[in-house]
Amino acid sequence: MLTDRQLFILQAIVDDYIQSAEPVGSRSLSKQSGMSYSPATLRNEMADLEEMGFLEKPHSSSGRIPSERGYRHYVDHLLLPHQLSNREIHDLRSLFARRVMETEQVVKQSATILSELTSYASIVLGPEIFESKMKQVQIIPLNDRTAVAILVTDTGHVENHTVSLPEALNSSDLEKIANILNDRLRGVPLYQLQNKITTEVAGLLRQHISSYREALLFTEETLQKSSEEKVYYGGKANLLSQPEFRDVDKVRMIFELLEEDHTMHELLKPEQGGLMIRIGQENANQAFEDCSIISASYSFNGNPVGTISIVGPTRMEYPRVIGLIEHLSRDLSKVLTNLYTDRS
Amino acid sequence: MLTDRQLFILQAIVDDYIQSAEPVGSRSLSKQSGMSYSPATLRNEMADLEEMGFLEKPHSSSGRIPSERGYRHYVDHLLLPHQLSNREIHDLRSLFARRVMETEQVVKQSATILSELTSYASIVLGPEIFESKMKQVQIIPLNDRTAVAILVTDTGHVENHTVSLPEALNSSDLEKIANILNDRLRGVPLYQLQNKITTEVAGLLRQHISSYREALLFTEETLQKSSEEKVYYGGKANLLSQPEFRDVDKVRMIFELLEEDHTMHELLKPEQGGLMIRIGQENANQAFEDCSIISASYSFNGNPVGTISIVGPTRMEYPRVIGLIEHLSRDLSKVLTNLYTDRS
DNA sequence: TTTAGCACTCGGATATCCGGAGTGCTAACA
DNA sequence: TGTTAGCACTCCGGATATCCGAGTGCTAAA
Repeated sequence: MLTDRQLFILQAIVDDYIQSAEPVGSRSLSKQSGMSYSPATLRNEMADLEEMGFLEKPHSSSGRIPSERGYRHYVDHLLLPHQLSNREIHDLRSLFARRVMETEQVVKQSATILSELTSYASIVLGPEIFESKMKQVQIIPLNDRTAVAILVTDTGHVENHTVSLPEALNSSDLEKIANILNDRLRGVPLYQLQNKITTEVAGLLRQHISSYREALLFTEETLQKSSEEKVYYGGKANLLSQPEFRDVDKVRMIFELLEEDHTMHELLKPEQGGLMIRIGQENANQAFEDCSIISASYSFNGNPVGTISIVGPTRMEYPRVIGLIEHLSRDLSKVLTNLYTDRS
Repeated sequence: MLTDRQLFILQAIVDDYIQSAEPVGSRSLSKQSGMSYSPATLRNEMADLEEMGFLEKPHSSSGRIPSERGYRHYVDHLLLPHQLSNREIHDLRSLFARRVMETEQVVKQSATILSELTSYASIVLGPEIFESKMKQVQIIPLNDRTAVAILVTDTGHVENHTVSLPEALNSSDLEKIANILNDRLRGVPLYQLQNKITTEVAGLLRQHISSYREALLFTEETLQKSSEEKVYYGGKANLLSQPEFRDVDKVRMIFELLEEDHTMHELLKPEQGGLMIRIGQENANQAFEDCSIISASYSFNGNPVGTISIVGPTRMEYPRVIGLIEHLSRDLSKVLTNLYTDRS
């Protein structure tokens, strides 16, 4: 469909435009090193490429810029794998350098580093804990009416909240409850907890605790999942340096969307796994019509549990961003799996 | 120094400008309800107020806007206490409605609600845990080489991180370590932990654990404070709706600063307690020269432990924002103290 | 002391002009 | 037949000119 020469020219135009943010004309394109055609020849080819929908003109007498279809073709067929620089590799590796770590910290830092390296905005979804299994429950009374409930999963995730203590339960009741929970629920995936409570735990509570109703209610509060999606952002301000986002109103829509954690989670949550690239309108969302989003999932034991993403203008440095994101998602998966999987 | 009439006029001008964002001229001012002077009279007074530095003109033949000094005088002497609307009170109260809660959630939500009510940006610093006291330590092995360390404070704060298990320590060692820590460190303020470890815990470890060096190192890792300041933002995008922030470059500086959690923490950390208002240049920081920041600390047991703040243009609705912030900081203090203080 | 009148100022919106980079087309060329 | 040079044309963007109106300061009258 496209001749080799047309492909070559398309690639040169996209590369040039990504780099300069200016429409590229036949004259300047022909001066580019490695380009051995005269402006007139290029004009002909460019006209053809435009007719086929790979290029467009901002106005009738200006140079060409890639259309969304042009970018799409570029990432699907013309993308040369990008070799990460030492600096980049070093920065990414520094994430995992510490011996002591908290997954949340690592994930948060990932967002920051990714945005610094790319100078776009980054969004990282923290690992889903939905499928991970209960390891231990702890109820720690703080005073006569408040306690902290702690739930630890096999993935090292620690969930905690403050619960108020019903007067009807004394400290030996609490101990009994904790014992029952640990006994019955160890190894149960979090999404089944609620279920198990009604089917198994409730009966035991009734047997062993006099204030049964309070105990059951309290148990449910204790294990209530905080549910909240963890979404971390890095370098949103970077977007403001991009020439395509000089317009405050346009950028406001983007920023407003970027503050809706829930929507962003829906948009980016890990699905099939692997790499996802959405260019311009491909993001169903109106606010992102001039943006591209590249995202990759990271996994735990082979199951995708979270994603790391980059948001930038459609005129994005695709090769570099893809290289970085793929690298980081691999590293994250490796570290998570290494840390929390039994070697045996 | 200022006549009553001048004060009255200054107030009217500030109120008008806060509301309209347009320089206010003598003609329109005189039409304002409650204003019984002719434009000419107002012109004279306004000229005087300008000479004294309370007003300024964007250019020689335009209406007046308040100078920073004008705003300062306004907040110091002219501020009428603002009565919160039902809607506002209701929204604020909803924060504390749940029975089960996590302090972090409440604090995060505070930022969101505050920004929604004000349509400025809000910044909330999570409670300092520096002074709170150790309640319990838990070491939970996940597999043969990784464990989760959990530290609970008397303020219900749960700190946790993943630590790698030295081969030299077996599970009975871990138990011993945990026992020693709980025995010796209960009630010790977090900022003294490091100290206590070297003076008291080290000796005990040497006595009871054969692999003493590994045990000590491990202990230190376990109790390492995550140190990280908790800073939550709400409604940054709101700033983009303010007419004074139409300029992307100006707003970029602000947003970049707002992403530096550490700097913001320094800027806003609770000091004397009480209300702080910084207008324009009073924020030493260049990026905030067109902003005002209002912040109030909230406290636990009378000690200020965190702050809630609003960032907006110098043309800010001071009365309303101050009302909201004071109300919320009082509520937060009350709830925190109620939850985590022994009633006895 | 307050007010009306008036000449003056200046920003912002609108219209006009102009240069330059770029295009499409045609005709000459290898 | 594909490539290139030449040329007339287009259109953006910046610079300049013009105009309008809201607002001011000043003076003089009430």
